[in-house]
Amino acid sequence: MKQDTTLKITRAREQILTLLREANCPVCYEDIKERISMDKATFYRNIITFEAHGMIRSFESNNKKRYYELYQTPHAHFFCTQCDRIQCIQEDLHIQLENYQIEDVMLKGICPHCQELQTRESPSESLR
Amino acid sequence: MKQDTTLKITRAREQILTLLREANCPVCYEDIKERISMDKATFYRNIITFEAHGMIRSFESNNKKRYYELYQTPHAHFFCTQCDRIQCIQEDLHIQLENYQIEDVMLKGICPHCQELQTRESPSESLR
DNA sequence: CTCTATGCAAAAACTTTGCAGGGAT
DNA sequence: ATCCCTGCAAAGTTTTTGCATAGAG
Repeated sequence: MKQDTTLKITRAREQILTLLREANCPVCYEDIKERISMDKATFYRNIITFEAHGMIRSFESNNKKRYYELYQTPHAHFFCTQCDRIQCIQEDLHIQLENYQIEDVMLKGICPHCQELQTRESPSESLR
Repeated sequence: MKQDTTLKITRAREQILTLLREANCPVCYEDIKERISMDKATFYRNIITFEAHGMIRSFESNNKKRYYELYQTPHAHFFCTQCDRIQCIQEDLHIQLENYQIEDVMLKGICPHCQELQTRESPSESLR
């Protein structure tokens, strides 16, 4: 990491950073591509640069795409297996695990929205 | 999921299942390939079958490979960013998050072993 | 014989690399 | 003139699909 070095902010970099800043959840290249026209090589190369400067964090999703977000306050992420969306969890989960240095927490499951949809579509349980 | 249906255990399937059973951590296709000779199509197709039968669980790792393990007692996984190994965490982490249905917990960070290595290699902190 | 499993090769999906041109200093 | 950023194309990696054959019941 060379967080000390100043990074030249080119047009491409500014576009990516702005988009990351305005997103309220992690984004992948596909998300970027939809909104700004930029070659994938430029995107991925700048992502590597940003990571080297400690400006963003990244992680794999279930759909084999890699997702990126600005590095801000540490927080957990919830991956919904139904809608495939990634949500930021700001609550402190109080996870402790002796001798392990935890840098990131990822939860997988069904988000509130998708649970509600399920209940409506198959109300058998609640009607019995 | 068709957990009710019985699955025919062919030679290829038995090989994969045996290997999964004997592994003490999740494995990817590369791990399998090293130990048994089997076409990748056969491997991946059987993995899909196993998942459909609720026999295994899978998840992405940081190295873009997908990892698989036998479905046993639910437990968390720790992904070490240094040695890239995946460890099963059997302790109950008591994670609660209202309205979210959590099916899987993944932690990223530095495992005890790699922390120890770090301390030895750069002992500046402890020597001061 | 029928039905499914397997192997090989090709395709698909996402990311990285090589290389030449362009802009900034 | 130099440095490095960008775009295009090609290559790389992992997983999936098509198709013909092999094998079980």
